[in-house]
Amino acid sequence: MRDVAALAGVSIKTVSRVVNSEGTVTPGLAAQVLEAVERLDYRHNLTASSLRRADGKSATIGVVLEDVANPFSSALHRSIENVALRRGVLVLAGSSDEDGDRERQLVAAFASRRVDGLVIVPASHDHTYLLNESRAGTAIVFVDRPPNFFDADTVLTDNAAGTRRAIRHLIAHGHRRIGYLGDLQTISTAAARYEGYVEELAAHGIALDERLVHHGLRGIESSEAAITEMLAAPKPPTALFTAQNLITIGAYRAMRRFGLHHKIGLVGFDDILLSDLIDPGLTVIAQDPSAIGRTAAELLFRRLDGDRSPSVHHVVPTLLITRGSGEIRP
Amino acid sequence: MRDVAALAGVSIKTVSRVVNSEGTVTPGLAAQVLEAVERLDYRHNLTASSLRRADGKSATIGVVLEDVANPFSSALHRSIENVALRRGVLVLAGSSDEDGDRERQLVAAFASRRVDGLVIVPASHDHTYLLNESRAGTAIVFVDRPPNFFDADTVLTDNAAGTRRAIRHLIAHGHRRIGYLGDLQTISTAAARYEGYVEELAAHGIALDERLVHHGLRGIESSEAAITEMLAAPKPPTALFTAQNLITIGAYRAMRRFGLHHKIGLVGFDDILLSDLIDPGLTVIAQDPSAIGRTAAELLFRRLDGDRSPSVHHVVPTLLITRGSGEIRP
DNA sequence: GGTGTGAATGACAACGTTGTCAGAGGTATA
DNA sequence: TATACCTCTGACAACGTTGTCATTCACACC
Repeated sequence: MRDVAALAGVSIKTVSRVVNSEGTVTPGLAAQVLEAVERLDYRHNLTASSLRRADGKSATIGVVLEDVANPFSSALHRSIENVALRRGVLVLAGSSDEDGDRERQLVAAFASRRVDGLVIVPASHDHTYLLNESRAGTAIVFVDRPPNFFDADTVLTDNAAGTRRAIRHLIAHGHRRIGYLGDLQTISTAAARYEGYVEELAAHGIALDERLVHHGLRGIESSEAAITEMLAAPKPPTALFTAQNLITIGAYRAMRRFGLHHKIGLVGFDDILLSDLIDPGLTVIAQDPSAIGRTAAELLFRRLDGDRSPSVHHVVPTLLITRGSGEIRP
Repeated sequence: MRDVAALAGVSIKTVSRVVNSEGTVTPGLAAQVLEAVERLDYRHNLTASSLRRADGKSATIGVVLEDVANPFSSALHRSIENVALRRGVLVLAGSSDEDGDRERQLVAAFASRRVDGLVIVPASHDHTYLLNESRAGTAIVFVDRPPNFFDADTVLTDNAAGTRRAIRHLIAHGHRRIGYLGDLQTISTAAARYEGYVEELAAHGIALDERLVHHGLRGIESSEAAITEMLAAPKPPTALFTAQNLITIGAYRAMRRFGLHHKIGLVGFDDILLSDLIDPGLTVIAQDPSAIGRTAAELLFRRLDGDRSPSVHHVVPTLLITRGSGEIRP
């Protein structure tokens, strides 16, 4: 900037004014400055700028996802990026891998880079550590799962309602023995889905059979094994509800191995690419990660624009997509 | 930091030394400082630090992907993150959407935040604009596609060889009329794949039939339409090579609609989740995005560590995965 | 006791930028 | 003509940190 000022024959403050398009510089002078900027290939240093600036904004936000590579997370990431892009804000993203410590480390790393805001898919079960960040003026929005011991905006999927819709669908097709295959119960979305399952069964006067419930499934292999076992037991279910996409895939694999994929009903939570091409097509409760991400980002920026009103809690509805596997009758 | 120093009764320089674990501070004093840090919940400001630091490193890198939400890009992103994580480096990611201008804007935004390095999946066809960044000391690695008019490390998939392998596989199963469905020829990977197709046909003395070639396909719908047309024409192909995952999905959809999915051979470039569950399973030439990302990140950090040797060009091999669709005989 | 050595500490400037304020110069008004 | 006022510009300090260098102090050695 000093060099630009020297070449243009002005003070560095004037260069600063031109670079920030403050508009209080005589057009002629401004043109000289811009030419010098061009000639010297000057690049504005945003870190120094935000250090000195009154608002201290870094035009960068941090996003803590479960895993940037999983389809749900990356769709979320993309829609946040889309909103941020319009405001010239860049996105730092990191994967927590469902590890609370890793979540905290990521937040600390983002904080030391002075991000303006955070979008967090929580892995930790105690978010009091965020009090300091939020006191320091960092806007925070939670996505997909609610925070614990911390008050902030949230954007959640209606997990219980979506699950109830799935179970109701299976019951409407004549099923009364419906298996539940779910993720770790410590993950709040998994707990909410199970709750929906229990409630909907109860609403139809169907007794809960513990032998048809399996929690704690992580990944395709473990669920394939669990389902194999459940199907081999006496009095097997006539339909399955799988509470997460990898579990759904495991279920489909297991059923296909036994030639049962046209005989046993299946509704999964989360849509999966290609699920319309397999036979039968997978009936799913689809979440809308784009809508979730967009809503979260818009909330975040509203806070960054100074909105100090009480926390807002958005619930994004799910959609039942029927493709065949959920319409099989016992 | 000033407050911490005051509370601990030392100079801010001593606080700086403790925070940076320089180890030249008496243990007792250091403990006092750490306690003050704790009490005041002091957060080190990395932007100010990197501004003043001699090396000016921001411990942040920028990654320009085609779309953070597509499976190939996000797998790449994740493996870069894994390498960066070990060095305490954070990743800024952005989507170019195959737009050269957008790529340049992203790079400019990264540059003004003073990233230490860039990993770029090029969309632009002229990378001379990067000369200034690289002169300024920013390390740059290109991934998936080579740069144009610019010298830098690259990590590429062996597109031509992978395609030749696919075509050879189909020929070995008795096919001589093999359709080629590809993306925009301006994308270098698409061009390389087509080249492999042409070469392998020639190597087997099979004449190229222009009616079996379709370029410029973007997305599932357009390829579904193109394939429908090709299959309806006189003398249709007995097998298809689809040069990209969305095209493969489009092809499979079209063939299924005509009940041809068990009659026409299909090998696709890029592996797809669930492709083992459809019937027939998809035979694919799989890339290894994790290996590509890891290699690229390691190259980048080697440069950041001061390696000034001539550009390195890695080629990551592909893998033929046979699952049924490529083993159908005419 | 005097001297040299080394380790720990602090004062100060500097990184690249912007906020603040004062001053220069022009124009309109009394 | 004198005055007030406005617009544009620049000097300087400050943002939060670290590099440089000087100072202090303890300790070993002669």
